[in-house]
Amino acid sequence: MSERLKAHFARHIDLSDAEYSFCLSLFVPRRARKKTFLLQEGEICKYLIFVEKGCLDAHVLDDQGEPHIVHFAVEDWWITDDYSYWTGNPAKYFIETLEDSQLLMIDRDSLESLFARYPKFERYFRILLQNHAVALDRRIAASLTMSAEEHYLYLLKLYPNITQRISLKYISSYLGITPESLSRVRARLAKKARKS
Amino acid sequence: MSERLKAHFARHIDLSDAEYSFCLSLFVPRRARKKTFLLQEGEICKYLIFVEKGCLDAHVLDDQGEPHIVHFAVEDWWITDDYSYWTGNPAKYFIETLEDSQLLMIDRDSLESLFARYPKFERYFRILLQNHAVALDRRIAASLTMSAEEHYLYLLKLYPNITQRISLKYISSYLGITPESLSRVRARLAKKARKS
DNA sequence: CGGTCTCTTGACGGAGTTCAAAGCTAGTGG
DNA sequence: CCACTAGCTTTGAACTCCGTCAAGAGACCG
Repeated sequence: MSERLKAHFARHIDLSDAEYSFCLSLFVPRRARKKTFLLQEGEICKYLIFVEKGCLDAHVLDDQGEPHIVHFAVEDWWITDDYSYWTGNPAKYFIETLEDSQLLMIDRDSLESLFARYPKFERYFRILLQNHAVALDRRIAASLTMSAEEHYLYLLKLYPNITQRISLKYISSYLGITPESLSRVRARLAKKARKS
Repeated sequence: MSERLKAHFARHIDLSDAEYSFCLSLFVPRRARKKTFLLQEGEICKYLIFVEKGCLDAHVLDDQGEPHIVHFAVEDWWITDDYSYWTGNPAKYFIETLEDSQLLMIDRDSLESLFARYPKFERYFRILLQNHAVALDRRIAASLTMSAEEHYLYLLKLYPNITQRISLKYISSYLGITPESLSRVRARLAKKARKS
């Protein structure tokens, strides 16, 4: 069980069965139906979440109460409210399932005890954070340099099947445009494709 | 010397003089005049840079060759091309001094040997990356939810004196708008301030 | 089937861009 | 130390892309 998580650790650190089973004992498994909130704004974000199956989003509400999606997470991804989880302050984000999902969650105390017992996990999470920072950096650069159309194509390249899993409403929110604009972008692209 | 760096480490980990002097021996000090490029797109980013004095930016060029600033770094900040530094692939960013600056730089091999000798530094850099991720996350949320005016005010709150150090041209680039738009935003805000 | 939600399409409006010009500032060299 | 120049900032006018509002078609679920 939970082979996905073990495989993910194995990408960056060597792990014995004993180390992994200790590690796994610190995680809380959870199943959640589609449209379940795992975190609401203002709560303390207790868990770092690994997605074994399913799909989640993290979003923030603007002044008018409109949601804006900051992250998606599918199989093999981690998701949390970084700010709240690492500092213990109230969360800015909502975290919600977009599909029926199967998750493994770990709280900070457990994570710290994992680091204390097997320092190699500190290495794994440092590398994870490195990759996370790189991805966020890319995202900022993309939003600064790309038009809506380019940005959409960039997203498709990163997550080829995303339109089959996630509705355009959510994708447009992630891109920072309205569903109508995304629809028009797609219509324009389809027209171009037909011509060539 | 280099008290700033030591103080910065001390925020998160306890450090003996011996540990710090070993650590410091791994850093390369450098002074650079204003408008010096420390990294160009396509190069491998060799160094993680700590700013002792001065001010730097990291920017990316779009299709039309226009620069877009992704990061600023002033005293006590770290700056690098995360992607290139951690993966060894060619950089996407240019890193440039905006003022005469005094820097401490460390390459990856040295950083790894630091981690190997004193694992507490791995902890420091994990925390650093956590904070970095939080800041990037916030930045993405800001760009999704805020108008140009709100975004500018948000930046001013984060870096109160930034307009005294960094020209509006660079600030507008960071915000993802043109210098003309920023100028108009400021004119509007000044008008509001006069009325109240 | 009905109702809700998603996606599309059209008309209009507004925030921000582009282009151009003029005043201002700061860095450079004589 | 002053004068000159290049770059920065501001302002105006026309334009463009995207957002808003509204309506309708299609898909999914109970």
